[in-house]
Amino acid sequence: MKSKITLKDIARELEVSISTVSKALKNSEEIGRDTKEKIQAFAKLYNYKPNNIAISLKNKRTKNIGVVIPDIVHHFFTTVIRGIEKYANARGYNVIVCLSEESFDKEVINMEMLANGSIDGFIMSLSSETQEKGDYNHLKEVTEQGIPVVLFDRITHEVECDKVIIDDKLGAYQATKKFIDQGKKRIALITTDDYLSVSKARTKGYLKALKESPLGIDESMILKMPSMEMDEEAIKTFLDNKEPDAVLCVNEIFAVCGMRFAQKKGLKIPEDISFIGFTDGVLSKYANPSLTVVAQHGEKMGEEAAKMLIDKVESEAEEETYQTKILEPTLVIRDSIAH
Amino acid sequence: MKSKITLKDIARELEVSISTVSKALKNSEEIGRDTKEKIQAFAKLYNYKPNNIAISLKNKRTKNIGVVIPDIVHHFFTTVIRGIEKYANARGYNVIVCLSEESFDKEVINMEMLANGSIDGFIMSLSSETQEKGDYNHLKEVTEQGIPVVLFDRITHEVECDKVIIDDKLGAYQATKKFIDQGKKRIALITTDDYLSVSKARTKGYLKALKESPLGIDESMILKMPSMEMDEEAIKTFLDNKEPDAVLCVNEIFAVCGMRFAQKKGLKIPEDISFIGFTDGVLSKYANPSLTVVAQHGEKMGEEAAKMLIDKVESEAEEETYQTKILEPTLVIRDSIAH
DNA sequence: TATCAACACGAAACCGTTTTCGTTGTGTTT
DNA sequence: AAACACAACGAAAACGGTTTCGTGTTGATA
Repeated sequence: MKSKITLKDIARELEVSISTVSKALKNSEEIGRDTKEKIQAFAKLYNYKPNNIAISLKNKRTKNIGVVIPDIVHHFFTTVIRGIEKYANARGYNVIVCLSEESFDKEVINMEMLANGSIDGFIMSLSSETQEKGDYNHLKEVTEQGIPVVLFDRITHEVECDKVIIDDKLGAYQATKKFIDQGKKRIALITTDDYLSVSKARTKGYLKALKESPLGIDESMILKMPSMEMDEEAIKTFLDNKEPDAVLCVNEIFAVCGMRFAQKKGLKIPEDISFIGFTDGVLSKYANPSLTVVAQHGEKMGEEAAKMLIDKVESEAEEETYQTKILEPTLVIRDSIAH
Repeated sequence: MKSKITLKDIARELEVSISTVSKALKNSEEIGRDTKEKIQAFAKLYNYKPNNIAISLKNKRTKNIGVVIPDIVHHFFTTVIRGIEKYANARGYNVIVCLSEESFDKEVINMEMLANGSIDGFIMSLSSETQEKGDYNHLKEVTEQGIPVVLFDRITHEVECDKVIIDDKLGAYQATKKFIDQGKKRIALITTDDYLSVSKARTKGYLKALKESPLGIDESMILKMPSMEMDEEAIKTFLDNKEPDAVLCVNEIFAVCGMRFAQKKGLKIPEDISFIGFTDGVLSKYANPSLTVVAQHGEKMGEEAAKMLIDKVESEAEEETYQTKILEPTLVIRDSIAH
C-alpha cells in the first residue's frame, strides 16, 4: 500500500524546496528548464496528483455542487440529476446528492451538512413538506452566506435566487386544448393537493383551456389526491362516477392506473376515453397503450440549472441579479389519444 | 452577505487564542467555566460551524463516499443509490455520484477525480465496457492506495475488495423452475450478451433449471440481445419463430415488450404464454398485466454496500480480509404468470 | 571594477482546524 | 520560604497545497 505522494515528498527526494516543486509542476517560467524536467519526470513516475482537499482549503473552492431533491426513485428527478452530472462533470465539478425524502427537517439537515464548506453551490427542488409549510429560512440563510442556489421544478418565489422551471401551466393548457380540439366533452383532471407548486400550475393550465372553450369549467371533474401515494380506489370511483371521455393526469402513475381501470370497464382507449400524463418516463413509453405525455425535459433542465449555478459560482462579480428560466414542455403523442 | 465566521474571528473578538476557542467549543476540561461559556455563547450567537474542508485536511477523512455507476436512469441503480444515501447519511457521510455511462474511460476519469482526497471510499458497479474489456487497473490502483472499494451487482473477481451481489443464478433458477412446475414446455430466455456478469449468471441459472428437468436445454430458445438498447424487432421475430409458452427476461423492458407482442398476436397472458422479468421497478408494477419479477432488493444492496464500506473506512486495522455478501433474490408474483 | 538586471530558487505566510507541548499564575504542601 | 501540583491558557506544528516576496548568483553593462 503506497500511500499518496505529496509535494513535500518530492521536494525532499529531489533536494529542492516545496515551492519550487509546486511551480515546476505548473510549468512556471520561474523555474529553470533542467529543474522543471527533473521534477516533472519524477512526479509522473510516482504518479503525483495534487490533493483536492488542500487545494479547496486554499482557494475556497471545492468544485463540488450539492443537489438536494425529494426523491431519487422518480424518473423525472433521475433525468435531472443526469443532466446536472453530465454538465457539471464536463466543467470539472462533482455532484453530491442528498435526499430530503419529502421531509422538511431532512432538507434542512442536508443543507447544513453541505453548507459548511463541502460545496460551492446548491441545486435543489423543494420537498413537499417544505412547500406545504412555506418555511424557507434554510434557503435564505444559505444565500445570505453567499452560497449560490438554483431552484428547479418545485420552487418558491419567496427566495431570491436563480430558478429553472418548465411552463407547467402551458403544458397542461396544451394537453387540455388537445382534448378539446379532438371533440372531447367530459375532460377530467387527476392531480395532487395544491401545495405542490407544479400541481397548482398544471391545474391552472387545465382550467384556462376549459374556460376559453365552450365547455367551461366543472370543478367536480377534478380529483385531488390527498397525498403522493397511490390510492387506486379513489381513482376507480372517480372514473366510475364521472365517466369522463378524456383525463389529464399530473403524473404517469395516475394515468396508467386510470387506463387500467378504464380497460377493465371495457372502455376503448383512445376512442371511448383518452389519457394524457406528465413526465416522459419508462412507464409512458411501455404502457399499453403507450401514454401520451407532456414531456418535462428533465435532462435539459438539469443542464440549465448546472450551467446557471456554475456560471454564478465562477463569476467574481457579486451581481445580485437573478433569472428564472422557463423551459417549454412538449407534447409527446402516443397511443393513449387519437392521432 | 455575512460570510462564514472562523475560529480566528472568534479568538480575535474575544481576545483569546485560537486553541482556546477550539477547545472551548469541544467542551474541553482544559478551559475554565467562564471562558467556555463566553466562547460557546458567542459561537452560538454568530452561528459558528466548523469548516469541513479544514477538518478533512487535518484528519484525512472527508466523510464523503464516491458512487460510480453506469447509469442513473435505471430503476435498479436508483434504488441502490437510495439505500446507500440513507445509510451513509445516517452515519454522517455524504454521497458523491458519478456516472460512467457504460464507458470505460469515463469510469477511469471519474475515479481519478475522486481518488485525490475527495472521498474516503468507493462503491461501484462496473460499466459494460469495463466488463467487456476486462481491464481493472484503475480499481487496483485505488485499492493499492489504501482506498476501500465495494463492488456491487456488476462485479469482477479480479479485484480484491468487498463485494455485494444478489444470487442472480439462483433467481433465474427459481424463476425457470416456477415455469417448469407450472407445466410450461417451451421456456425461452431473453438476455444480453455474456459480458455483463449479471446476464451470465442469470443464463446459468436458467440452464441449470432446465438441465435438471426432463425438458432439457435447447440453446435456440435463448435470444441474446447484442446491446442494452431495445431492439423490438429482434424480440418480435424471436417470439414468432420460437413460439415459447414461457419467457424469462433479464430485465423489465424485454419482458414488457415481449408481453405486448404476445398480446398483439392474440395470446393470453398467462394462459398461453407467461412472463417473468428481473428488477422490481415501476414498469413491472404498472404493466398490464402486472409483471412477475425476480426482485433484486436494490435498496438493501445499497445499504449493505454502504455498511461494508463505512465499516472498513472507520476501522483502523488494515485487515486484508474481504468478504462477498450474497443477497437472496425473491420472486414477486404478479399477473404475468398463473397463481 | 562597481552596478544592475535577469534568472532560479527558497522562505514564509496563508487557508481553518486540531493537538501537543509548553508557560504562566495560583494555591498547597512541608 | 522553597518546592511542587494543578488549573487555565497560548504558541506552534501539522495537514498539503499556492503564492508573494525576498535573496543569492550570474553575466552584462557602464
